Amino acid sequence: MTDFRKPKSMVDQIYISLFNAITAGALEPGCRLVEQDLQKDFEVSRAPIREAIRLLEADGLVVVDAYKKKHVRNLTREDLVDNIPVLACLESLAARLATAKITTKQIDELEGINQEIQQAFSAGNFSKCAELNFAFHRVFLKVADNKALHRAIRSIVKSTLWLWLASQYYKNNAIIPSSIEEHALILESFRSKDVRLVETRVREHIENVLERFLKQSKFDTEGIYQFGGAIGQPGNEPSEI
Amino acid sequence: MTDFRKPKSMVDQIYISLFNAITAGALEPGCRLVEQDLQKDFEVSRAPIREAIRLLEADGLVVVDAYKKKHVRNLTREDLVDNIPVLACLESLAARLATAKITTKQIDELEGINQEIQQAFSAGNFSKCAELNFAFHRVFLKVADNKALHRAIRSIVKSTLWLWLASQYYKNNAIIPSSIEEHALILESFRSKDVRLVETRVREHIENVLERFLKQSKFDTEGIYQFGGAIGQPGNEPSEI
DNA sequence: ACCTTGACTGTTGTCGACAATCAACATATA
DNA sequence: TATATGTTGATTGTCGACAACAGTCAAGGT
Repeated sequence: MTDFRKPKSMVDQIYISLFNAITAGALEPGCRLVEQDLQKDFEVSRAPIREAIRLLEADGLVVVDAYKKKHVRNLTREDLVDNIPVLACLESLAARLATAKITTKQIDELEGINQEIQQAFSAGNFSKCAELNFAFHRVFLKVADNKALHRAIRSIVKSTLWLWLASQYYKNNAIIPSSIEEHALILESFRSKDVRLVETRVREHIENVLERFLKQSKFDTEGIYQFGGAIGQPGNEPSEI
Repeated sequence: MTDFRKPKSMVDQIYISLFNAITAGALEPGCRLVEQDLQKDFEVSRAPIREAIRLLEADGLVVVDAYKKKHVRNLTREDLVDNIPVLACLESLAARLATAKITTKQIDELEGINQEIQQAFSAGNFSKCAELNFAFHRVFLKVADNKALHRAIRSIVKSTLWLWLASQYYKNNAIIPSSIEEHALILESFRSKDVRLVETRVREHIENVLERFLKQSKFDTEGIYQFGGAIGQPGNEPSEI
């Protein structure tokens, strides 16, 4: 009767800590994850650490090299390029599904978020911009109300999230304003209930965002982060589906 | 110098065994996975079993109930319905990407597979039909050459595979022939390099296949497998992405 | 100088045991 | 009888220890 929120399991706590550390850039791509070290950091035994790492591996955030050593995954430019059409396709599907169901109130909510992005940008609060951007897309993903779609999008966002957060994307240029404009266009098409228009605009918006990001990311200047393509990428799962 | 293929790790072996057991229907939906029992079956300690189960959990094949007990996931009809537009969207994207790259030789390969499906169907070898069907789609997924897309599709197929395999889908009716016809149409549009046509036909093919499947699956007669919706579905991950 | 050999180290894989949790049942008390 | 309390069994969570394996380095032989 006293303690409401029980502490999450060790595995969950470690998973979340590592996930945040990776996506926030504290653990850089290519960085090794040594169970013994983590054991000291978290003051637990290796068992829950191993399980947490397995989960990160399933997320694609951690990869195992030929010697079974674990590393933070290093996204290549190609990985990111690959993600563009997939995410564009899934987000536009979400928008399409949402069009029929979305209420005026929810569109207003989106409008409010878009204004908040504007304000955060004016105030120079770029991490808030990032968070609000995710919030914007989460709204119609929720309206679309499709678990499989939600899962698919989350999987992609999770595995590349750190790139967004660790990047300079949300700073110092006119990228946010154009994103805000595109959001406004999307809202307009939601209001008109024009499914094809919604779909097209969301698809293009996602493509634009990712391509803009790609242009100004480190990829174009120095290629890749450390560890090039030396470490296996996800897709080495045991089964052959 | 003597042993070429080293034995996979315990975790991989257990993962594969359980994966196959679940998708083949040997472990029925709702069925509990008790570590102690599996320990006896596989003659290993609980550590690798726990890790394998974590992976299955990440795949969405195993869910954890409120009392932390592990169960084979029970897909609801809604889950399957949710998957239809997502898989249709992703497969048609794969087809679109493949259209530009696919060679005449590869189209011929697809044609060959389609004929093999026909033969297997005539011979009454339905499980071969299923396998060849997957092979057909794998071809242009491979041609599309997009790791992110491959990952997304595999994730969906993995989590619902058992339904296909455990079902009566590939038996006793005219569903296969119409699938073969649709494949032929897809091939034709690949040959014409008409991207929009390819995209549309693949999308419709996937939608048709899944809807036909849905119609004749157990869902329509007795609703759901045991355990209804009592057990949490995937999506209860610790983080809030 | 070059190659082998063997010991040492760092790291992961696996194990058996103990602790914690919860359901189910039994027992006690009003 | 009904409610509260204790006990037991089943199951999962966590731990510390050992085994296995690759990499490094130094000693020794050719």
